Amino acid sequence: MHYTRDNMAGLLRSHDINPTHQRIEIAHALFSRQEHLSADQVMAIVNTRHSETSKATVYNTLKLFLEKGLVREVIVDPSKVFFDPNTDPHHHLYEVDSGKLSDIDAEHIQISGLPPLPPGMVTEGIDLIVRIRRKA
Amino acid sequence: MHYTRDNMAGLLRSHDINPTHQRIEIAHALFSRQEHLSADQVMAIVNTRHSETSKATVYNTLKLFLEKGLVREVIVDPSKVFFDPNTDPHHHLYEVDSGKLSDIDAEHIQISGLPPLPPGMVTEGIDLIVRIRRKA
DNA sequence: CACCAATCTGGACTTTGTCTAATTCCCGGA
DNA sequence: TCCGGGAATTAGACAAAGTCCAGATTGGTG
Ligand SMILES: [Mn+2]
Ligand SMILES: [Mn+2]
Ligand SMILES: [Zn+2]
Ligand SMILES: [Zn+2]
Repeated sequence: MHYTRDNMAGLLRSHDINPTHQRIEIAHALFSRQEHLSADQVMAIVNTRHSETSKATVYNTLKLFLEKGLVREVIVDPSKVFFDPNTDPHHHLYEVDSGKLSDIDAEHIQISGLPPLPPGMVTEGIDLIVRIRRKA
Repeated sequence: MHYTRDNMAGLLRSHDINPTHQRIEIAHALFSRQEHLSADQVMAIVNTRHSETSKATVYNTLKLFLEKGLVREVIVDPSKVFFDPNTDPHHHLYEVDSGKLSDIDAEHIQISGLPPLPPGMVTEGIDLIVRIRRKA
């Protein structure tokens, strides 16, 4: 499966998002690459040829995608949020020096011994981040 | 064990940190509470009585503590970093609505199935964050 | 007491993200 | 084709977290 701009409209509609030019471009930036991108990076990609999409729209759209469950947020870097087109349960490997972020399939990972949740609370998600760096 | 200002000088020295008034106050803010605090919160605590410590010093000092391994950084909130006086291996429970952050003892947690590291890389740490919220 | 390296400081600056009021877009009906 | 109007987009002001720097302060040592 690879993601063309033409695919994007359907994908957006299937997530209850009205497909507009800007939304299609932003979705395409994320899904065609299948990479973790910051808002800034999305902004740069979408405006390479000629300026097309404002900063406000990039932020609004990424937040909308998030709410609609089309993308996921990854919080590993204290200075910026990454947006992840992969919404399957999975974890992350973070190379702290380069900032490179890659996926760890959740399938083989087993986490046990978690304490019971406080009453009336539900789990929204479990984030596992393996921080690595080049050997000294 | 409870942490008084008098204790702090020794604690700092044992981490190769020259104990100054400001550093003692900042360490005391973190260790006497044993809580996860943002730079802003540290700033507020340290300057309650009368303004004593500048923003630059708070940030510089927290970074110094981090480098010297006296505290640990917790990245769960996209808008600010928390500093953690607990450097024992442990994980975190994050209440997304209230922003409340609490520790999960690492002792009983078991994580298995992690993929092998890329060659020449070492693990700097494994962060497990359980995000919870009030049931709908 | 004077010296001086280490530390601290105010404030300018940067970056990431938010907000708002005004404009533009686009679809559906006449 | 020509509206009308709600949805979407926009520029730019604003806010919050964090960084940086040049100058002032401090406090231990001779
Ligand atoms: Mn284009
Ligand atoms: Mn005081
Ligand atoms: Zn991912
Ligand atoms: Zn903790």
